[in-house]
Amino acid sequence: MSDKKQDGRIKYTKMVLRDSLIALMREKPIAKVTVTEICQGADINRATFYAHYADPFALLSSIENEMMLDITEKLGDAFSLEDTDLPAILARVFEYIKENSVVCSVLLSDMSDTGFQAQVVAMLAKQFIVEWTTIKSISREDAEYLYTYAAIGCVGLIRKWLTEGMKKTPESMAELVMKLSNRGYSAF
Amino acid sequence: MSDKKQDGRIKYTKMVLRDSLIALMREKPIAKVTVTEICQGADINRATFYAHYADPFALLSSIENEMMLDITEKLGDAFSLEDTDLPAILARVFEYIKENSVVCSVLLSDMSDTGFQAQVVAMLAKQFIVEWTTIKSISREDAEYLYTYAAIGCVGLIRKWLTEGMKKTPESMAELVMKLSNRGYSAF
DNA sequence: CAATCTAATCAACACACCGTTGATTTATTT
DNA sequence: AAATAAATCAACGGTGTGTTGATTAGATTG
Repeated sequence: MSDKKQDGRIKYTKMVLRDSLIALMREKPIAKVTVTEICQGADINRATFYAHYADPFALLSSIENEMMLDITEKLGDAFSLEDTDLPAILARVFEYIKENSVVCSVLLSDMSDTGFQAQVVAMLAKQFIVEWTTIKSISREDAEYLYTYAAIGCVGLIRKWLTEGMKKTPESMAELVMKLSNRGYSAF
Repeated sequence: MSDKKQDGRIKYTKMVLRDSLIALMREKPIAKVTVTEICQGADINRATFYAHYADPFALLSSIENEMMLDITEKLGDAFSLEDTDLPAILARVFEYIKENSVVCSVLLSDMSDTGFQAQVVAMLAKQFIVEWTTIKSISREDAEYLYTYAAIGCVGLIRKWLTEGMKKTPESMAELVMKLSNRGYSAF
């Protein structure tokens, strides 16, 4: 049981480093954030940073991966329901993002890299594939473009939603995505 | 007339710096590219670089802006046609990107920042707005999400198209975008 | 052509951040 | 209380930065 519960000191160190980086990335892009800065903000020795991460990008990656783990974990319930209800899943995703809006805003902003965005797209694409299953009249090639279009468009809406202060409810956003992906412009 | 025709030396310098950066960005993200590297690849003195650009990001920005100027210029014809034919415009955009696929691949890849992508999205969104004009039954808020979704999804398809070696023709890509944006999944 | 700009080169500078090391202090576990 | 593991600290050589002033090479004009 020695590795299951990480040393409290490690947890603390990782937490403050994480918070410090997120705070910095509200002001400047990851590319211009230095290890020195992160450590100053976290009040952590620079050598300690290197004991855990190779560089700021590695720290960012670990934040992204943690979020993805967390979100797929919390979506596990939705998945296990035999009727995989795409609108419901989307609403859950939007809810999760709203609950973690500070971090998600940063991870999906221009200050970040494309890692988190790509992961969310991949996750959503899977859901669209499940929902739409294969149709005869569509080639595999077209199908891939179809999933891609829907998933990327969806993440685009998430970004717009976040930057505008999440005025619409998660449910109405999920509904909007369903309308757009299913029927596009003709839905209006 | 002294500033209209730039000194040939300046043109040369900017060209080789540009080419060097693009070459480097096929291997590594802009964030990890150094001024020193760019200058080595271009066989240009480092001081000369700083005479023109503040840092590699500034150089990248100028490349992005040049491309956008060029593309909107060449699309000028399509715009001036009174009947703004969205499928035709899209096909022109796809054609342009194919002609400049090396640079566009880089500017739209994960190695780049989001600047070029954002500019293309903005340009396309405008076109969708022109095409769709205002409908009564849709709120201004929903309309913005609609344009955003279509434009971002479109750029997503461009990226996928590029990474897969542009097997489909520009025309068929334009058609695909029209189908997806107008009728979504139900178009298939 | 010669004189005059103007751009590019070169060497050198102080500076900041990097990534690592070895020794020390502090916290956690047994 | 002893053993283990993490964080701290100071210091290191190394690399890239951004700027400067002097020099060389190219472009432009009379």
